Amino acid sequence: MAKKVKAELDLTTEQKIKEAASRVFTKKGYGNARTRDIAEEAGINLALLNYYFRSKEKLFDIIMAERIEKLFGVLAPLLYDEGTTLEEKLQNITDNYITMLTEHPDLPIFVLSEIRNNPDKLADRLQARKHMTQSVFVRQLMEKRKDISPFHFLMNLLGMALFPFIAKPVLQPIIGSENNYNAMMEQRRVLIPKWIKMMLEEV
Amino acid sequence: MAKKVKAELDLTTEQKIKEAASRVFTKKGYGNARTRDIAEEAGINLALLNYYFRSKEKLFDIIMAERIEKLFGVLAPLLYDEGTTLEEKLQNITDNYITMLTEHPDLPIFVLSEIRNNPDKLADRLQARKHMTQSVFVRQLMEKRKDISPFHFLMNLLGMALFPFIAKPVLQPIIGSENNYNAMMEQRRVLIPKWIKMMLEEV
DNA sequence: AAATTATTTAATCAAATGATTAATTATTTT
DNA sequence: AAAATAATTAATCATTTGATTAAATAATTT
Repeated sequence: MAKKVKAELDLTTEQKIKEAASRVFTKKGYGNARTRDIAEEAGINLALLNYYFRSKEKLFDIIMAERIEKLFGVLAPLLYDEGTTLEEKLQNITDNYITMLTEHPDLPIFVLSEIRNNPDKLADRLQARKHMTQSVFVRQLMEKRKDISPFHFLMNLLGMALFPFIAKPVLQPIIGSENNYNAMMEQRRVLIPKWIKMMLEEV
Repeated sequence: MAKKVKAELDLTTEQKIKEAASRVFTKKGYGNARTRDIAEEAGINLALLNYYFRSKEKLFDIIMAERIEKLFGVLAPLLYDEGTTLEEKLQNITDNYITMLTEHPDLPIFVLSEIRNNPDKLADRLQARKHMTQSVFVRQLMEKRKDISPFHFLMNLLGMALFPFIAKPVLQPIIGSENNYNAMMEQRRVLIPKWIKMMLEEV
């Protein structure tokens, strides 16, 4: 294997293809993405894509694994932290989730629509079962509020954080500039943990 | 135009194609749907699809308009009802939204991912601007809680109602049977309006 | 430097796919 | 019933698209 000696800043061909594939797949989805789009985006010959990754599907599988890791990788450790209180976790999870979504706003719709196309293949990868049944966070939720399933609060937290991002193409033009929208997300960083705390109090 | 005289229960060919197209497009998305899939699903010859609708894209546009109407048609009138209080609206909106989503669980991801593929063409259709700026509901939210943008509460309501449905492929296997999942949604019908009410109270 | 191996390209293939055509059957109008 | 119009079908076309091939170039090893 003859690894090219490239200038530090240059990416290897393999990396260029992966990054182009990540952009194109995320933006258009598997079915709407053309291998020619990816090759052009990467600035390489189409045949190279197959030379390095054998097929569109194999390339996609690699990209998808990385994107899912991006979507949940930051979150998972927070859920299992024994050293933080429930309140701290609410703040940390909200914070990290909104940060990640701000950096990768098109990730949720991409992952969700690919799961729709291939539930069996992808749904497992998220390890949602483990997080739901074994995480410290869920345990703490149950201790705090015994009469309501912790799933509800988890859904609320994720739903409130996620919604503005998946609805962004619809809402952004109404709310105004990109900056305006981001300002609203900054408010939600503070508000969402407060709201969840309110829900957790007995009535 | 010679409309066929069919038995009452039979659908016209045009209707059969539309219903098949609705199923196939919603399940797979525009890019992954094949006109042959639609023809087979409708039990008709492929050429008939073009005979009635000229092209895949024109057929899609018709289906999409109907699906968007389904997604927001029930909601819009509730937002403008002068005869209900804010509390009643919270209950009505949640109730109707969850009912609609239960009947059409794959609708949100379909609409959102098509908007991603074609924001300019689709985002306007939802008339979100009008609902956000002129609805009685938003006005009532502003009167109740002057220090927080009504957008936040709208996002929270929709996010909390929507999330369980878009995450269903991931969460359903964990929570258990379809019945279990539906039971949880029934709980949320009652809980979500309560939670929003709590958020609306001054701290 | 020669030989070997790795990388890259242009050209091409084969299958999939949206769309059309020309002929056939069914329905409606005259 | 004959003529005209509408609906339906099988066959086919033209493009698109994922993938391959054979040849050329670049890098590495001997």
